[in-house]
Amino acid sequence: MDIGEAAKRSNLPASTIRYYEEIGLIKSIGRCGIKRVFASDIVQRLAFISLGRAAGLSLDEIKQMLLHGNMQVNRDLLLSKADEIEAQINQLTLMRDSLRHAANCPAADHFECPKFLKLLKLATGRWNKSRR
Amino acid sequence: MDIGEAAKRSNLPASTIRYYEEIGLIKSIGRCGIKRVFASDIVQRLAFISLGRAAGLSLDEIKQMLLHGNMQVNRDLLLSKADEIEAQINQLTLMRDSLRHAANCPAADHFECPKFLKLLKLATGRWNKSRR
DNA sequence: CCTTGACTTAAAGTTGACTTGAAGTTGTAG
DNA sequence: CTACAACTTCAAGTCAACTTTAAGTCAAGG
Repeated sequence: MDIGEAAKRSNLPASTIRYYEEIGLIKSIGRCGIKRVFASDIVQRLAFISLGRAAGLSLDEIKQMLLHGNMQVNRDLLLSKADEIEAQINQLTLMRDSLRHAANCPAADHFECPKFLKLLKLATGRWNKSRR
Repeated sequence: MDIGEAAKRSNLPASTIRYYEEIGLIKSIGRCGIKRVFASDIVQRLAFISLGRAAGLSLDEIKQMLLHGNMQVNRDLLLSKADEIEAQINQLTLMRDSLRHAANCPAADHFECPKFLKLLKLATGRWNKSRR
């Protein structure tokens, strides 16, 4: 598969794929002339990267997960990442609720609404633990 | 309240608070000599900003929400942001599940494990809608 | 009066994740 | 043969969100 095909299937620009290869996040299996050739599972790998990015992971973090293909070494890493993500889910849930409340609350200024402030306080209590 | 106090209470560096004021995200209520003076509710506002950031919103998006203190105008904005955040929660949930699965699955290479791939596929289906 | 420490400004620097540009190389179609 | 599209490299540019630096202001304490 050439880079254009990979780009189409992964819905990522070719430049991004080249960049990912440059920083060692993915590999091509060789060259056909001057062109890179990718294995067909590159699509899944790119999907994993995109998912990770969408979940707020850095490319470095994703790299850690992809490096040890066997994943014996970094089971703990995976689990701790999962926990971090769960913490972020809680964060987001609070934000979502705050926004929905703000949209429905008749208060003139939300920073005077006790419910809104309570949500905020709840939120602020949490993020010292899981701050990036 | 001076900027040092605000920094302490919000757990943000003074430089960040100055920056937020510079871009119009917050306001000081005046000066005492050359020093900024903030109202005491600045702490809540900064908490809201931090929460928004932790939830992945840009400063611009947060600004939109803070601009219209009354929030009559942008009830829809709030709700649509809430929906976006909910979409991201679903994203993150998938990522969390993928990671937990990967940590527990005995497969040598996770890109050959059908469950893992299924999670990936589920994830990839979603993110075209809510991509940043 | 002088120092200290917390503040001030404006401008430049940093980081991560890409994107863009310029210049060159292929393989296929007309 | 030539044109063209799709690839290549390498360097430089971009963006958000800060941080750092340099140079200055000010009130309080010794």
